[in-house]
Amino acid sequence: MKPTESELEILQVLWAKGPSTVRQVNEHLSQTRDIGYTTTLKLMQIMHEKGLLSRTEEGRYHVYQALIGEEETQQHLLDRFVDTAFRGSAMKLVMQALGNSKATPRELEELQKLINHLNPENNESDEQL
Amino acid sequence: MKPTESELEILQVLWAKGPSTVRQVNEHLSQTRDIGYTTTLKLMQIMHEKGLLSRTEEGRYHVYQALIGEEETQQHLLDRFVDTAFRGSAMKLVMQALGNSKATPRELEELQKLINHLNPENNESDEQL
DNA sequence: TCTTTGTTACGAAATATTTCGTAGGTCTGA
DNA sequence: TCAGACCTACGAAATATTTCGTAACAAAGA
Repeated sequence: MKPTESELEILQVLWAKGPSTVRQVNEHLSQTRDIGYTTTLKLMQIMHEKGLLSRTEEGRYHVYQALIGEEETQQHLLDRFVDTAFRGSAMKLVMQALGNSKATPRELEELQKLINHLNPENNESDEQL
Repeated sequence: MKPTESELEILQVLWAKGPSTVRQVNEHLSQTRDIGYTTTLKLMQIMHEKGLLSRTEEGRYHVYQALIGEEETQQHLLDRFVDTAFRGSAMKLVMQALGNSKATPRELEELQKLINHLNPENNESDEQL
């Protein structure tokens, strides 16, 4: 339950595209970097052994599917990342990610809602402390 | 300029404690996990070769110091992380990190300021779109 | 001086991850 | 049927990372 970098790439494809064959995944990965077909195959076989992917035979293909959820995995990776890179301070990460992103007004509004929700006391005035 | 996991651990110590000897760093790391003195030494030597750490001789010790900044490195790692784990969506990461953190009112206020700053148009009313 | 302790240097083993070559099977169409 | 295209299995090489044993030297104290 701790995918490596390469495994994560594959998971990304499966999350985005749904159940896929090795060829489909490989085609996708090839667009961004050099990678041989059997490399992708081997990785997906290993992931299957590890229980990260399910596999069903359809005709002569194998169709693979992610067995772990995207959000769940992201949360897990995020927790680790906050620890290793930000010494546990989620807020520091948030501030830094936000400060450097070009968020749309739409997104900021969503974020605003989340903040108001987290902090119901305090959502209409500036106050000193 | 892409520290490994172990290298990051060492950087964390140096960032927190300032210039340190191998023994000091190792002592610190030992508190959280099993690691031999020469392992830490070797890592720090490698980091020195790579240009991640500077080294000055003081008496018979070597004193090491981080050559890359904490924020700068965090930003770099964050960029990579957003790409690999969140398919490039910084906002998604922010929302998820925030939703799962127990932020203090103090922190939320700071965050609020940042948002207002990012979105000067739109900081007092809800509107539809 | 001699022994013990603490230090660095360095090679190499151990482990983890990624990559690919090759073999063997199945399907398709000439 | 046979050749070619495409598939999986699998071992092993290549690469990256982490770990540590051993050697060599310097300092400190008996």
